[in-house]
Amino acid sequence: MKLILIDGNALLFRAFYATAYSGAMMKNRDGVHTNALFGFVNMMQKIIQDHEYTHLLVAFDAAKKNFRHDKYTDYKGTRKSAPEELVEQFVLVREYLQAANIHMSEVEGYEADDIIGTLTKQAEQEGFQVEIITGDRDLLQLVSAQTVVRLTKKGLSELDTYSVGTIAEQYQLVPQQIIDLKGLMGDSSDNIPGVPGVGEKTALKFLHKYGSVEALYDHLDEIKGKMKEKLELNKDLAYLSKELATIHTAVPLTYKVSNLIHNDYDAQTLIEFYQRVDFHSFIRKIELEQASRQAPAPTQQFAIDELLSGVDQTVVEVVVTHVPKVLLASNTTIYLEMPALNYHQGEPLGFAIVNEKKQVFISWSDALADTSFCQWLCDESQSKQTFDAKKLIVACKWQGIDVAGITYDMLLAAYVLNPSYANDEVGAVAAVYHETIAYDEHVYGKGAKFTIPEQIIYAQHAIEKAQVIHKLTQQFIDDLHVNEQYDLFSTLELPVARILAQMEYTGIQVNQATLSEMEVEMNQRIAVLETTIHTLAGETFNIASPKQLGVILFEKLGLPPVKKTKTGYSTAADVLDKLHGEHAIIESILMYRQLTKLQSTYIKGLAPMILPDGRIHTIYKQTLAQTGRLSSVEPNLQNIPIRLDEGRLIRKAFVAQEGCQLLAADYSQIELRVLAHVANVPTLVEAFQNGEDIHTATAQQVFHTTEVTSDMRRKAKAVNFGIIYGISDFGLANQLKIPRYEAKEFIEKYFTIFPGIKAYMKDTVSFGKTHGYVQTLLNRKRYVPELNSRNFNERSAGERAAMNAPIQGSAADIMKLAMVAVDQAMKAQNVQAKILLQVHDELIFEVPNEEVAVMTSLVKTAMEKAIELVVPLKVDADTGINWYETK
DNA sequence: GCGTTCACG
DNA sequence: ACGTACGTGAACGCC
Repeated sequence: MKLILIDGNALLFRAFYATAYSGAMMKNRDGVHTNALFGFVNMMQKIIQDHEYTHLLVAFDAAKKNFRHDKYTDYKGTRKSAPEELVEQFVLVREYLQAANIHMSEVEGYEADDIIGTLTKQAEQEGFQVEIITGDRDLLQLVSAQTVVRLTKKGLSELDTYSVGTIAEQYQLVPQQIIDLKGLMGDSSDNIPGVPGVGEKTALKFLHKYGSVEALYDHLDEIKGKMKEKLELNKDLAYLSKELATIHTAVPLTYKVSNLIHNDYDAQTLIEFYQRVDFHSFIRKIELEQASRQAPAPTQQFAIDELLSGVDQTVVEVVVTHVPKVLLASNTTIYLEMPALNYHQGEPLGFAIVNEKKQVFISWSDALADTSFCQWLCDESQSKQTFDAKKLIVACKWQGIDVAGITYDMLLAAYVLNPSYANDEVGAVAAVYHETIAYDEHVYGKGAKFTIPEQIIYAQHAIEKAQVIHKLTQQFIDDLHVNEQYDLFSTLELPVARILAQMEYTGIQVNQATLSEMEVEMNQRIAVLETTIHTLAGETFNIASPKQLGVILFEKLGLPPVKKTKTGYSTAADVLDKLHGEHAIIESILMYRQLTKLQSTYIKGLAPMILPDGRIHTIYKQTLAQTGRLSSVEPNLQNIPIRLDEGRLIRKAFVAQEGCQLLAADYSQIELRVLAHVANVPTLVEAFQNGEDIHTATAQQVFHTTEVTSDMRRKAKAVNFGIIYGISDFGLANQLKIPRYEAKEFIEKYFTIFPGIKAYMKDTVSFGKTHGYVQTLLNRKRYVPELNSRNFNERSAGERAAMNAPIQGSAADIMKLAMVAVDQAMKAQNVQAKILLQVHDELIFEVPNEEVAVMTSLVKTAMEKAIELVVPLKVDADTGINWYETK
């Protein structure tokens, strides 16, 4: 007989946080959140399927406070109260368990742990094997010869099993000593205090020597120094902590273990429940189960095949050395299995290729050797579906294969539907449509534990991913149409992905020697500053440590601390600026910061990113920014210094290849032009049409003068930016270093002069509140659930994001339109020039000398005509032999 | 792994 | 009474 005991609270919390998409959390049609319930049901099904058992119960904490609160008023004090989105799911989980005919229990005054403890002891006496499933390590104390504890891992679907043996191995303790361990080291998540200054290492040392908290205090005289003081001082706390950590095994229960026998569910009841919460995939599962119960599964045929061939069928079926003809057709799904994050010059493992008729995996080398497959890959007329087309295209380009004919990319589709859905993990995106498959992390592990398993494991994983991509294609496409976003997906994002693939593959040439020279000079200057700073401080310390620097500035030198962070004094640049006149050390620190930043991030950081072709190949993230912008990683080429002269010199290292020039073309004031357009502000529109300086024009209006001083322009510029960011008086005051009331007056003045902007901002926020999202000129949506938050800060942040997203996002749309237009024009003109980089409002090209004139005008025109607004778009273009010279 | 700082648009 | 400007990525210190 085997009893499974499940810690319902722990599992529900896990399920919630593992699947909580901040942007658009799973809800049923009544708007009730169901993500935690979904995860929970999934886990329960796994448990029921995979475990052999006879008895089953799920325990919950009672809603009210329990005896531990009486003992220690801060008990679980640090634990934030559960978010409302989770609280509303507690009720649903209980309803689910009832519908699924699973026993549950909660007892007033006790936690789930105590119920589990009590039942474990009783079951052990009656000769049961017991298995406890939880996320809480506290329960390890219940492990015995008859009882194991299975802890959820991060990924939720995997469990770690703890027996007496594994606890001995990991801690060299017996299970009962887990209580002593918690007593000494505490547990911050339950707010069990423990002895301050004693962590896991120290606690284990004591327990190995003395065995228990009590025995440790019996031998206190053997301990020396500070530790002895700490232990003496906190003796009561240690004993109390031990008591809090102890699970009670005598909870008064109204039922017996033998009552907990697990019975089958009633299909109709469970289906009705699933319908209420919109879990359609589970309904299908039940229907399948019911059907297979009536007609036993056809296992016979498989067994015979296996017997005849004498080998494992699945291996032969799945991994092939030539792609079957039936797959080399249109509407086939192809997935590149490549677990490395950086796909430049790396070796992928292979492809999973799937359609209705067949599903196979082929290794990378076999695939490259299969000529008919390679031809199919490059055949534009053979339409292909995939996930992350850009990665597929770039990885193949490095092998000289030009993949063509990709008509669908599940990653991009998810991003267009809702930027918060997109995730590099196929399983995470599929989960949006309630499909559950393994994550890469489960197959490969992560961090230091990353390993490539045997081929059959990852082959099946890749096929599983390809199958789910294939299966969901139509659903995603339907949803894109419903949202009127299919155009955005197919004529903008997908073409942009192809262009980005070419840009990433091309890379930009970087001169290693230039970087090396800068490094030498920089080292000398940093060394001098370091000496100066240490001399002024009167001691040596790590200037790069905000903690140590804080002590020097605000304690030793007695400077006034302006701002604090969560962890101590703030030493950020704006704080140091305020202390500028107070001490000579400040200037040196600011310069030191500036130079070490350049040295570590841009000089030493960039050099190793130069590949053997002498070029740096970034990777653009097309599905990350919530506004529609791109981002750039490994390295980030969108934040190469420009504002300060010192840093700007880095750009000299980015060069055009022999016989070429770099051409940089950037939009002038694109976000303000978008604002003038969408808010329809006559004065701003006019200013743009007349080619005026927009900040000066703003200042003329706001200060009601034609004589605009540079200070007036500076302030007008700050307000203009503030408007784009979703203005607040606090933010503007901070930016302009003026009092808050002044900032407030200033904003009010601005809104009186531009009532259209005020109205636009108000309308945008209220649209967001009613629809749940705001959108750009091209129907890109950003969901802003924070708009309805009851928390002021969250709501305010949501309002600012809602005001900003249509502006930043429309500008991003326009840039993407421009990229497609420029690419088309370049193809039409058959030029050799290449697009290299995109920096939000700027495109960088590498242009053969003889094409400079034609490219300059082609690019300017394509960008300026990318879209027609009520204001003209203006593009400034410049050329040079390196990036620094293009100004 | 998280927090702080700072680079860009 | 609350306490922020919008969107990103990388390096570093610290635990």
